[in-house]
Amino acid sequence: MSITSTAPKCSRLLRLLRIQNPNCRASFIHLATEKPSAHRLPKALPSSSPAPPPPSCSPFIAQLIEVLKSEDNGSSEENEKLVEILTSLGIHSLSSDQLLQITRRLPDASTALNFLQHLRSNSPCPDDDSLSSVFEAVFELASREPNSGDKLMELFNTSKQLNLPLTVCSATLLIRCFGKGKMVDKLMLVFNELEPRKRDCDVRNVLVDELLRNGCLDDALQVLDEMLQSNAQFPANENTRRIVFDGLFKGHKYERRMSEKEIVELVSKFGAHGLFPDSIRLTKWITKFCRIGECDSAWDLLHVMMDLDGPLEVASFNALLTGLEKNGQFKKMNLLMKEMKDKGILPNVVTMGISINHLCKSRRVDEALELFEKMRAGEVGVTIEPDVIIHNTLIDGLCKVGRLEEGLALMRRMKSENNCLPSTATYNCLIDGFCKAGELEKSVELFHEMGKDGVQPNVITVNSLVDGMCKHGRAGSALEFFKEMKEKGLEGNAVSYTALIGGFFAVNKINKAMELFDEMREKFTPDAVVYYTAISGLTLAGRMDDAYLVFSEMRKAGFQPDIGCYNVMINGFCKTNKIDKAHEMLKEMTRAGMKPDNFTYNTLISYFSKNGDLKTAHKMIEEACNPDYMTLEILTEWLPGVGEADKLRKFVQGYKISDSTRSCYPQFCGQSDLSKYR
DNA sequence: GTAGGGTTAG
Repeated sequence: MSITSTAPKCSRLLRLLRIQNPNCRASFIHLATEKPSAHRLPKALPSSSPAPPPPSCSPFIAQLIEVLKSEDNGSSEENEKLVEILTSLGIHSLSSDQLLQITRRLPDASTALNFLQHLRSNSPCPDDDSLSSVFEAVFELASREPNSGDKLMELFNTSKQLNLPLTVCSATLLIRCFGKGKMVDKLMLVFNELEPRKRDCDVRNVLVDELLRNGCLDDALQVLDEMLQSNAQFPANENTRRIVFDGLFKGHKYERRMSEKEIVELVSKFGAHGLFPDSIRLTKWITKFCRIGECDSAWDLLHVMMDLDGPLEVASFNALLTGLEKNGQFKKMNLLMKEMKDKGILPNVVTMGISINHLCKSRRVDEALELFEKMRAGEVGVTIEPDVIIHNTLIDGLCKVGRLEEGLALMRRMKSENNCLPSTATYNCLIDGFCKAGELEKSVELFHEMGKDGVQPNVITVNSLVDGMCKHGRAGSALEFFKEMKEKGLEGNAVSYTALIGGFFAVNKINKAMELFDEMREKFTPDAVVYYTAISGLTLAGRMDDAYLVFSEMRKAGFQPDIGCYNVMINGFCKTNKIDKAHEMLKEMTRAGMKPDNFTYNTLISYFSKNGDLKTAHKMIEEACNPDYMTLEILTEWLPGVGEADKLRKFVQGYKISDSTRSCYPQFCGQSDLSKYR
């Protein structure tokens, strides 16, 4: 697009003069009285949209368009004539806003640019402000044309060459368009080109918005930093708040991750200007922070809000309480509860749910029950009716500590009070509780009761019952029940199969277990637990070749065996005197970055001791740094020569296997008999 | 599209 010397061909000028009539002036007045926008918004449109037809043209505009459109390289004489006409029309006395309005009505950017050229190449030339306004309309028109990005860039350079300062609207439009067109490196360029006094809040907001959308976090933060200073000339406003807090949560892909600390810092700076994230945004942040283990930042965030008296609702506190509970920060939970109270924020049913759940999971069921009664009686600052979740939490808590009858009674109370009926989960808690206690009949009874109540069982109901039967030696009944449910349309899942497979292994029906394992593989993608169940079942049955096959398959399926799995294999190979294979496993697990633990060493120590290879056994003992109860028992049993047996026994009495060790090898730990090692 | 407890199974 050239701006040089395109003087109009004036073949039609005479016609223009001829058709000119006094109404033209009136049209001008009409134009000029169009509502002058105190705050004009650029009307950038996607370049794909067709140029809108010019608004109902006044005769003057129609004529102007005609002249400008029909031009090509004409003589300067013709040009002068046009200028003469423009002058006679009073165009040089128009305000910049009026010029803008006129230019907007031209059909395209190129025509408008020619208009601009005419205006500036003749005297008297409108002042820079007026020309800038005309250029603003040129930008607007270009933004609606195809390939607007490149065109705008070209026009931007042109305006620089002409030394025409950008208007705020031009800059805003350019920033928007370059942002949409992903011309990231142009955003700051435009902003910096704008005179400092014109870099107002609105243009900054658009800039920040586009920078964030385009991932330029650091540039955005730098612009924001200026707006958030206490003496900022153009301080952040409500729009800035919305753009930034929405933008940051949408998770545009930034050039780098914004740390939680930075977010807290930003919220704090906004807060100093009385601008805060809304309660929902805040709560989402707190939840997110807690989920990624950034509880401390979540805490800081909420406290920044509290310190600056930002708007706060109970949900944000609930989110943080949940995070603290999951991270075991119970003291902070209490502190936060107290702060809530001081701030006058009342707990709701969710807050109570968190507290009751916490107490139940800590097995402090009596305190949970006490709180339950308190909330109903309005002794927590407000009366709160417990909902089904709170009931379920309590019932589960009671069942988990073996207070099955009390759990059952609470369920009966729900039914009789009739305002909060038992759900599937309610029955599931009870059924699982009775199953684990071996009261299978009671569980089945409850299962029928839920049917009568019209409460639908789900896969968890089925799995609790199947698992209960399997764990109590009734794998056959479990399978029957499982099939029956399937016929009724309640399909099991991999968990059901895991229970059944384990159940059949436990009653030594190895083939049936493996048959189910194969059946399961056809329907579901096996997970690590079901592989582990099959591996340990086959190992206990002494079928190490099969166990190794499943072990290999598990690895092929992409599961990295954990140390427990390796230990089972090593143990199985030792038991079947395949020490080479055991060594192979040991090497492999070390290669995979796992250190042999007590269980591994105990297995090996036991093997070598039993086989009279005391030298290797010694080596193992030295390598194992933390002898535990089991190590000492093995030593006592097999190596009386290592130390004095009595001394050892005394030492042993002070030992307990840690919970974590126990949970790693449920089928081997928690018992002190050595049979498993032999 | 409106957060926050959450319940239960290997």
